Amino acid sequence: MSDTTTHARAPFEAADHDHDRCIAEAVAAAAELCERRGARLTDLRRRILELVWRSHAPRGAYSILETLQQQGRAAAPPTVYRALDFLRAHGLVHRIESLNAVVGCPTPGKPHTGHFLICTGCGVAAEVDDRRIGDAVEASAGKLGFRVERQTIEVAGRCPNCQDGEAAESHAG
Amino acid sequence: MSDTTTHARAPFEAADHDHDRCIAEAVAAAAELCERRGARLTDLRRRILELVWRSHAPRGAYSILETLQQQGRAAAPPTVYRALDFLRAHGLVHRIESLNAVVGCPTPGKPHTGHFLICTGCGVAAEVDDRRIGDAVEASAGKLGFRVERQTIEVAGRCPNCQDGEAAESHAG
DNA sequence: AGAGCGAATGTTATATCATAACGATACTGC
DNA sequence: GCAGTATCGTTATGATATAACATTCGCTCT
Repeated sequence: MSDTTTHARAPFEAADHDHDRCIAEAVAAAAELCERRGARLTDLRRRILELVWRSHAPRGAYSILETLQQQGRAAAPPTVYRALDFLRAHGLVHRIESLNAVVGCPTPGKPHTGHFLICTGCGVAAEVDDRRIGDAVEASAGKLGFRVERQTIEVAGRCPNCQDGEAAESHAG
Repeated sequence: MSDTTTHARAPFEAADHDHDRCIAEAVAAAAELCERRGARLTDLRRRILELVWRSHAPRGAYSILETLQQQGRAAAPPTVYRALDFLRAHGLVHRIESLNAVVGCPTPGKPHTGHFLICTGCGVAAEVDDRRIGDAVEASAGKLGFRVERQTIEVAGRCPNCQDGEAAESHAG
């Protein structure tokens, strides 16, 4: 979080980026944020955050569970779900409703509503921060007197890298 | 679908509307649309469409199943899911990902992406048709070279009727 | 150090949502 | 009627998520 190349913010544009650095930065940012808030980023929570960040593609709870068990850690579904609840409560991960999965948040701490572009080719989900989307939603809701509390905006489609062959199903992150 | 009061289009604004008419209009529109397309709106599919339309609140597959069984019809989960697949394929209902439920589409046949305002008080989901939302999404995606295929836009909040007491949990439609 | 307390995690069981697979029946075009 | 296809019934199972309670951990106070 200390340079201007914004590694994590445009994952489509950097298919060959140094992903270990994404993970390290995400964990560091999480640690700092939890420290500030007096929240405990325990070993389990940190490990699960790392597993979420293993790729830029949203990951299901049971997939995380499986890896956790392979790492030799005793774990059952509640273990994972509770950790994810914590991470979500602190804005460190977002849930992707249309995939029953979670993805790491590249800008935790910064107030925002998560809007996602999700590639059906490689599986990568990019969080976009475009005020106009939220503004349009707010405007539309306001006309009906509807008070917005939470926005679920998940756009499925093809990222630049997956439009060419149109058959790339690598699901890498 | 023959007058200008657009019964089904602003459910928040008509808490006491003639809902039987919503159902009848939805079924009539569905029958006409299927007729035009040479698709078969069977008795089962029509009944399940009616159950979806029993309220303007999204309804889960197992809830539909339960009512179907109470009506004396032999049914198991695949019965409902297959019918819902058909109705969805023809745009007669939309799936609400954040609720694992479906809601009737008030404008089947008309090309559109479903954008929903979902009240956490009464449970009603209103489908809004505001080009600016879709346009904003398209613009944001376009900047990253992302080709949009499907939009999942589900906005949770409070409808006008449920902002006053702020405790109304009637879940009526 | 040890007691007390709340938070976090382990563990077992179960709820909820969704689909695979295959047989039986109904509709359609010939 | 017959063949072919779509629809539906039925059984079983997969996938996702949570309830409930026991145990352990981390901290504070003494």
